[in-house]
Amino acid sequence: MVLSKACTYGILASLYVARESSRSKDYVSIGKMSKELNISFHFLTKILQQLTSAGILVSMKGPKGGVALKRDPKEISLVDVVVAIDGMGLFTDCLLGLPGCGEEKPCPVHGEWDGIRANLFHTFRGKNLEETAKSIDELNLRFALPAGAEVDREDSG
Amino acid sequence: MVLSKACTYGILASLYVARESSRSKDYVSIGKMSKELNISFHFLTKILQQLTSAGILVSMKGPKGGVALKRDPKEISLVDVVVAIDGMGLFTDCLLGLPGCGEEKPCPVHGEWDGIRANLFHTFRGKNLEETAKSIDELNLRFALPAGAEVDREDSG
DNA sequence: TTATTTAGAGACTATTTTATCTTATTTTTG
DNA sequence: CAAAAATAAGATAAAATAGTCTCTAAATAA
Repeated sequence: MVLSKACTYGILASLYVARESSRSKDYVSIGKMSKELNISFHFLTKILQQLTSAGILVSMKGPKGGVALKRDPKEISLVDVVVAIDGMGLFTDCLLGLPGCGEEKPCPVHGEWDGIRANLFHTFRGKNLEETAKSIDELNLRFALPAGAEVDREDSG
Repeated sequence: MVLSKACTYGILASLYVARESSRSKDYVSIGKMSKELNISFHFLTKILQQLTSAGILVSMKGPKGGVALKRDPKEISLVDVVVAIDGMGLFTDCLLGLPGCGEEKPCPVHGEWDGIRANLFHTFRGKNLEETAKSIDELNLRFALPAGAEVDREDSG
């Protein structure tokens, strides 16, 4: 798995917030977001807290509270979100997990992986939340987990 | 983490076996390999069993026993080893973990990730154990964990 | 054929990641 | 100021991954 689940949820949530923000300046409700993305509310809350402490989101308690992007969504890249949650490891670490692997004393796949991860970095560094969120509606993209991936506890009875 | 630790150990072990095989036709001792690669013996044993049941290695018990490559090391690619341990997921799954993501209904990063993972696949599909193992000695590459990464229990006393 | 050496197999433990549950704390609304 | 609505925080649990330990089975060598 390239990204942790927490990280993928963080990306989906960031795109959700960017998308909502283009329609209204209100804070985005975490409860509503968790239902629409089918992500566990409490788990999502923690991930959003990481994004908040990383300076990507701001939050507000109370009625009409929620989260919002702290900066211009055009200035926030997917790499920013990945780094906030999973750290820089994906873009810096040896594929084989060998500490100290680098140009001086590389591992058997260093050259190959170095190229691929640079490509990964630049590709996702170039995708900002504004454009990416806009493409969701324009191209009718998938960006939520399937319903039922998380169990709904407020059942009839 | 792109590859599981089990998978990275499996790659290092496969390269170790390929390297030893180029010098002698004897079975490669798992105990010796675990010491030289600094990988926990029992854990390594399990990983090697996966490679054996995947048809990449053969094993032999008893004195002079150990493991050996089942096929010509030129015919075994790093992708074969990755797939034997981590499965095909890395080369097929959606980066955001969205089930059903594909050309018909893609996720917001489908196109980008599709290109990168194809590159990843073809790059490592093109690296076979023979050439890769040979490069270890020719270029003096790093391919073992640092000593002490695993604790040695046969201490003085 | 018996002892030794080595891999195989399964139970067990530890750690990390993912997810849930409960209790604050803050903000708005009446 | 009190009630309600929402996020924050921390404890707890479940699941996946990583690692260890013990015993079994097979092969060699004396």
